[in-house]
Amino acid sequence: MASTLLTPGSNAERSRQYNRGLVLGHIRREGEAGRAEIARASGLSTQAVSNIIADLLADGWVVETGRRSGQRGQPAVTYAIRAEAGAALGVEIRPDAVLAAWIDLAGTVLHSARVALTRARPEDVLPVLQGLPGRVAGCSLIGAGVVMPGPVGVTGLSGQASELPGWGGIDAQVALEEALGLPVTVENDANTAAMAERVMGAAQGIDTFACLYFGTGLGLGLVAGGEVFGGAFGNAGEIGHIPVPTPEGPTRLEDVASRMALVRLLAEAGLHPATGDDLAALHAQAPPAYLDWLDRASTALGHAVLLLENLFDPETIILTGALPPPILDDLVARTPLPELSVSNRPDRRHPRLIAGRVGRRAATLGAAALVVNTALSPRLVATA
Amino acid sequence: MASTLLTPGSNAERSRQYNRGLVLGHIRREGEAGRAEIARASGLSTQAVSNIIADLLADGWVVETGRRSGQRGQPAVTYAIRAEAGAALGVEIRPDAVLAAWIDLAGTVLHSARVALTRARPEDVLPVLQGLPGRVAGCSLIGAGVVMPGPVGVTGLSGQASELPGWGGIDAQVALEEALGLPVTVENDANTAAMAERVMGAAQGIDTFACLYFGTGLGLGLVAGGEVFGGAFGNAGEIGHIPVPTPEGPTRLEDVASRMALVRLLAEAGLHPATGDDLAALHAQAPPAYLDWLDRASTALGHAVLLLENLFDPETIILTGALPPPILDDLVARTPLPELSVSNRPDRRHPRLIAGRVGRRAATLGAAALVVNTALSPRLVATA
DNA sequence: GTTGAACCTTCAAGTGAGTTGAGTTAATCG
DNA sequence: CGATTAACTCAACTCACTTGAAGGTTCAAC
Repeated sequence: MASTLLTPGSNAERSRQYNRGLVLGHIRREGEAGRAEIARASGLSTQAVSNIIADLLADGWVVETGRRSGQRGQPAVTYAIRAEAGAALGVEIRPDAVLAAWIDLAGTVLHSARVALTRARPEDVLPVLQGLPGRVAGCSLIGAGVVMPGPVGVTGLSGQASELPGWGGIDAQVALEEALGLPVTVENDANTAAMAERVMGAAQGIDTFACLYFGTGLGLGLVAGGEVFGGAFGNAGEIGHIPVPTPEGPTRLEDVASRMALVRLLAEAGLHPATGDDLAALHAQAPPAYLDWLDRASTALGHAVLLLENLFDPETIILTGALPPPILDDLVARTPLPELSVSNRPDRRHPRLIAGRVGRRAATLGAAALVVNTALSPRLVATA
Repeated sequence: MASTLLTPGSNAERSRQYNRGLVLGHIRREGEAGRAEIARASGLSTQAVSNIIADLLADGWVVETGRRSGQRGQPAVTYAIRAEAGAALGVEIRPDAVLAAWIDLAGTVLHSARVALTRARPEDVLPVLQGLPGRVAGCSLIGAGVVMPGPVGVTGLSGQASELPGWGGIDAQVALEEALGLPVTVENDANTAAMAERVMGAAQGIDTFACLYFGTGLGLGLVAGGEVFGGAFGNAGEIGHIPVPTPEGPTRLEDVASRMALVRLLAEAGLHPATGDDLAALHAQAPPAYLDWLDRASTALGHAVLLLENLFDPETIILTGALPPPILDDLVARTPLPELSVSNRPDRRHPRLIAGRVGRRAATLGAAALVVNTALSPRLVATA
């Protein structure tokens, strides 16, 4: 509900908040850290860091974890994030269900839930959301992230077409904040999945990366400098729609590299996997239809990798989403990495393409991860 | 020379500097602005803004431009950026020459120069640079931007291959700062060209856009939230290397959409334009070879537009660089804009594709514009 | 084993910048 | 012309960071 200024000015209060985020962010990155070390890293005085740490201790955000000896001089007292200090709620609204997950500051999943829907209009969804915040005891909820299909963005859904009926005319963010009673961030599935990988998955410690997300189709989440990049209107990352060359002529990427494409190819071969386990079994059984898909999909993904590396120059690219891990691994192994790329360097810290570790629920968990990431990063925010 | 912290903490001094940038940025965006108005926009108190404006007046950064009447209440005193308050130097280092341009805070070109080189090793270039800062009297230089070919970025050129011989082993940024005696920002040509369009060209007032730059090949400059986006290693924007479909099969974009490609096609038709004016005349003469190139290039650019819109969702895309304006206009007019794009919306504020207005010297001027943009934007910077 | 350098931490005073609230000035509106 | 509205200023206040001196611990060298 906070009226957010685009670029708020800085005053004492906002400085403090920013520096708290800076300290928390450093501790999270390092796992644990001493005060003098944080002071050196941030350019703040040790005294300032001491005061902030004292605050954070009093508020329960960090805990003392011991002393770091071995060096000359007095050993530093180290601190770590207290995972239970706060929890975040992630909500995914689908046409047929609402998925929810609660995570703590360390990214541990505390609880999750699924509520089936017959319709997903606001009047069907909002009452379901009202019951969610009370579900976890002990941890105080600091915010919620919400994943919705359709173009979302800086202006919310208002005035834009959405794939969810009935949400077109209302400001989704405001309605959701009211229903949940929490600060809400709305994002698309690929972006939240990327954040899930950053907070609790394969992208920990990586600030700039791209995430290819297998949902209904294929989405792209971009993280730059530790923050989601959504484009000018929040609709960046529609990579599924771009054409890729195939032997039969150009098609859209997600017509080849997606769960839908896999299911279609399997169906043409008379296979009808019903569950996720059925899909996971494909890796071991390796039926021709699967190998065929793998071939087409990985070739197409190679094209996507080429695009992303040349346009975005990420530290790494991550495959994640609603495909079983062995299949993601197969894709990573098979995808040809282009020789001609600015990313093809010998001094890389990370492989160019890796499989995500968050799994099927990446989008829902990522919605919550978005909130955690915000809480543990410095940012100037007006609190009017 | 300043040891730059990645994320510096905020203290009173840095807050002030940040808020000064905020105030200057607001005044630049609006052209002129009153104090109360700035206070509302920034969330600062009117008193704080008053104090900052008093400082800026004393230092000569802003000037009073009158009073805004017509409203009820006491009319606001308005202020505007004083263009002569500072100047920025832009330097472009090419294998055969050093280009330089001086601009003031309003983006007006004060002076420009060209020094021919036979070689462009550091020992050839650095002495030339030493003479540049003294060239403009009156305005104090606040910094320099430098454009160099080859992969540049967060680590400078050190340890990476460069297209300029002899620069591989040294830290370019440090060497350049020493030679120029100014704070230096190193960027690639496409990114500086984008900044030129933002500060003094077709992208004024646009915060998130993509810029296709016709240099030797075809480069991409990305500006997000008013800042250049360079990728994790400073090598984002290599759009020239990506494959595009053509009737004869896929080729690299810059093999079709570039000045080089135009010159080659003209040569095959027996035409050998020697000067920029010869090229500009093509628009009027419209020889078949030119029309052929136009056809191929604009089709390929249509593909690039599709990619950029779907991956980055920019407010607009700008064509700029070393092609005469009428040719850029021809390209803009001919380039097919894909129907299937998140950018194909009715409520757009800007056309999807526009021609740049900075012209041939976009990269050099943009290097200077980069400095101006930094000076007039809020940023937390440690000044150790 | 003693000495001393290196290092972390705290105390207390000081500083800079933004905030607050009352008061002043100058327009427009009825 | 007075009421209202809005921009601006003054002076006291508060907050958060900095500075510099002092106190503790640890390791390493003699």
